[in-house]
Amino acid sequence: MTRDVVDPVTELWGDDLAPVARTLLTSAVHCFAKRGFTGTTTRDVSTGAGLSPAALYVHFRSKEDVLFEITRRGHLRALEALAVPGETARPDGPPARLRAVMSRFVAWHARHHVAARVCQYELSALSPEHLDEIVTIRREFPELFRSVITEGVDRGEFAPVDAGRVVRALLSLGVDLVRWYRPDGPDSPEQLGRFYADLAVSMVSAVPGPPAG
Amino acid sequence: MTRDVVDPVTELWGDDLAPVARTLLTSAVHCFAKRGFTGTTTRDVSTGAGLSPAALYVHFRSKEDVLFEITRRGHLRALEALAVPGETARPDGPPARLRAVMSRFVAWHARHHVAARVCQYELSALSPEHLDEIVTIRREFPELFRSVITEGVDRGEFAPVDAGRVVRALLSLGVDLVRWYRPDGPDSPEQLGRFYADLAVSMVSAVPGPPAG
DNA sequence: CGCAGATGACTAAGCGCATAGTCAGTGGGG
DNA sequence: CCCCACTGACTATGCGCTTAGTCATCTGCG
Repeated sequence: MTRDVVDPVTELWGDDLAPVARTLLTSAVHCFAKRGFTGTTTRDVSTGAGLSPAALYVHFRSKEDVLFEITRRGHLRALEALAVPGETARPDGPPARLRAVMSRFVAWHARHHVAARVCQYELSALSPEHLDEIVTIRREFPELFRSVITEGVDRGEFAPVDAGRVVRALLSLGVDLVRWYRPDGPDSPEQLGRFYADLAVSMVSAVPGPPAG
Repeated sequence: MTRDVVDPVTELWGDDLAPVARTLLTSAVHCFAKRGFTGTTTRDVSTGAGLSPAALYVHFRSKEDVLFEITRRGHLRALEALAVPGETARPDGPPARLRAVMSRFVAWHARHHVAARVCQYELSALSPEHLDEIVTIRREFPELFRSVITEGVDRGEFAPVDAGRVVRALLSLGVDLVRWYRPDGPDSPEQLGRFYADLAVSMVSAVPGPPAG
């Protein structure tokens, strides 16, 4: 259980990218996360990767293209983390599935909080076409949560909650931690995932006590 | 129940500011919310207020000073919204107080989602001294939630939850909605406040079912 | 009341600088 | 010896902020 010594950002890139391109993307993630897209210069990104300012344009068409590659690959990786292979059979019921999805969603965002910050907060800097492509990927996340919630409600295992609003709340919890999560804090990504999975279950359970005011 | 026709941003400024200064701040809020602090030019702010580029420097020392005034006044207004006058007596128990605090926190962030976006996402653009001042104000929010939660736990009216983690989750729910809330959506700020107050209560209630995995 | 002088909000113009992106050239591995 | 990833030097543009100056409105004195 030693704390990580490798940069989680480097785990996001695949073999299809040249090593130098991966270094540039990693540098860009850290720059964009710290100063934002518009607050980052192309020199920051290049020199952060140990290269000259012009080297960025060998591998990417523009600064915006760098952001697009980061957000595209980041979103796809996050989706992969939710749809773990060998789980297509859905052996468990809605409560277990809700726990699994929520804890994975939260743990991924905690582990990759730096890259996720870029993926969540810098979307408005994308070109309309690129933004469209990202939004299409993003639609999968509420869809996945919604299917779990509605199944649980339909089978009577969850209280008759408003699925749309609960899904938004669950996504909010996972997304917002990229704003405050720090790896040197008290919780590991997995611990935080388990805690938020508990919260998710309590949110779809019948509440004792007085009716809603 | 007609939808608002006035800009909620204009409600944030007091009489201590010259009318033109208020117009500039309002313009700046919209610019910063849309393009971020670094993505906004001083010209955007001034011309958005119907003034020449230099007019900004008649009322503010710098672009960063504009951001500071926005965040300072925004945070103070949000605090006011939680500590409503005439409630110092605390007549009700922890569940009612939790409902009241959470619903007000959420409703304020929904109504002022544009200004709140600036207050939440642009803090890193502040100077260290200004940031310090804002952070001092910000500490009040978790403090207020924490007192409600611990009182409820101590009196046995809430389940024995981890107050620190629950408080963070509650704040996350309120803060993150500034990222996605739109006034033309299905929920009014008050409706959303009531829904999230229900969620808050369910989060501090004992959960039936299997133990945490 | 009248009017010169002071006041201060606002503007036109622009300075110095940093930015994103370009391109001819270089040098080291295959 | 060629190729191409990479560099140094460059350009056009746009930035935050300053400066010098305009003008409507006050202030006080005769």
